[in-house]
Amino acid sequence: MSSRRDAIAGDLRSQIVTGRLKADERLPPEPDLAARYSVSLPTLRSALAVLQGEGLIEKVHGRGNFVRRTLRRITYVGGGRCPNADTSADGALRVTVHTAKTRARGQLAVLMNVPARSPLTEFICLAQERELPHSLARIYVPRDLAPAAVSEEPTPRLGVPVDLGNLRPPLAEVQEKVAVRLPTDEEASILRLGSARAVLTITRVITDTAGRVVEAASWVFPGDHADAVFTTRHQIDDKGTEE
Amino acid sequence: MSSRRDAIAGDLRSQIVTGRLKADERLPPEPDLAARYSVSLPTLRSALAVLQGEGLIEKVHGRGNFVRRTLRRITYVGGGRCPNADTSADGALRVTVHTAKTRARGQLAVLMNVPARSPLTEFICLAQERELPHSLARIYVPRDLAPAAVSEEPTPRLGVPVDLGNLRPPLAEVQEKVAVRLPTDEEASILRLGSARAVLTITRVITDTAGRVVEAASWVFPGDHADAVFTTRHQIDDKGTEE
DNA sequence: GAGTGGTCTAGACCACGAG
DNA sequence: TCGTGGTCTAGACCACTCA
Repeated sequence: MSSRRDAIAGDLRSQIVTGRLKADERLPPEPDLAARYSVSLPTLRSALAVLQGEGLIEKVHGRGNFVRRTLRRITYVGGGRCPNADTSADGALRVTVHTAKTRARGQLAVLMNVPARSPLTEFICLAQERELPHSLARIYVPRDLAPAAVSEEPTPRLGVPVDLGNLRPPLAEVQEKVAVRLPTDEEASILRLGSARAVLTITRVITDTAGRVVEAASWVFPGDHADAVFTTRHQIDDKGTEE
Repeated sequence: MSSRRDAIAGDLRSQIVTGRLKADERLPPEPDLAARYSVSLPTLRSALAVLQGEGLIEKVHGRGNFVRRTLRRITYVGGGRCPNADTSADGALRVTVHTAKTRARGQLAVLMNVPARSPLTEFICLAQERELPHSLARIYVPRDLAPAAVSEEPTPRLGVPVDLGNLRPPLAEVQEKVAVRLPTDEEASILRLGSARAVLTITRVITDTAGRVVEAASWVFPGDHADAVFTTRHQIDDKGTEE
């Protein structure tokens, strides 16, 4: 036995996944839908809320309810060996970077293991894929390591303003922490998520062999179409024992 | 300007986080709360739905609304070098393991890179921490590698029924994929999550040097208090070039 | 059976977006 | 200004839990 809400949500869901309702299409007005399913408006709206929670529709106040375009999955590749944090790149990714001078404080100072008020450079990167929001990154680098200009980027990338390959001393450790949480109101509006849809966050701290943190960065991805992949290779020496 | 729903949710939220409403405490009946805030019952219920979405309260049909105990964060440590997948262990973790013989099919056969109907052993692990659900794991191992008995586990652990250290040929690669999704109805009830609260899933595939998949496993954690940490160390050889 | 939350209704009024 | 979704109400009835 299923509630009317679930029955309606199920019917609309099947129409969306089978393509009978196409991407970006506007649904009929809520009163019309309520009449079609012979339910009251609040009941119909609760069914739409289910679909919104599943990321299938987007509600836009004053305009209507729209079928969400199925977004390509975003894959974050961990390990930090290669400097591109993001691999959905095929040229369609447009990254807007805001650079600012700031100083370490609070949690950030702890993360970077520097005293409060240490000079840092902050990069805020908003990535868009065909006008749709893709991801958000905040990157912090000690100011003396920050490149003078980032505008020269031939292929806009998410993150890594520091040239890790030529770092002196060389980098030693990359630590990445993955977590799930609800977006802040700002993140929800930038990423066009309902405030109840979880985001996937990755906090990356890169340390050089001297123990200095050369980058602390955090990415925020829409949880419903983002993955992170981490691959660990175990080298074996001559004697067959693990390194 | 904020809606009454948000105002009520904000008030109750502050009561919960400040401890004025204690963990496991039952909230007053919904009609009483509605009267206290001078709103209708549906409005009050929508405020409670917000808190439920944030994981602050648990609604139990027929019994009441309860303040959720703040759960310790679960940390999944990636890399697979040390065989324990889970590190919240301090003895309070109780793991129930169900073992079954099965055969590869569909997506699982692809993941393990074996023909369909290959014999596998399946381990289903439900972990609980002080009677509260903690995590769920499904682990698949080629049947010839599965240990004869898992009942001898001195410290119950999440996963790794295979003795990775003594594997012949030795293991070569661990790949871990992190994703966020809504729980299935079964997962939601086992983990006592609302069906709208996201879960953090980790799919781990371990391959030996011969290219054989020796384990495919997936963990499901409550998204609101689980993390995954991956650490990559970059070894440097004598000449100072990266390995 | 008493008390609780779950679902649903019919209708009012407000806020936003576009022409 | 008009059409849209957003919020809210007062009340009915159902389903679950527990004594």
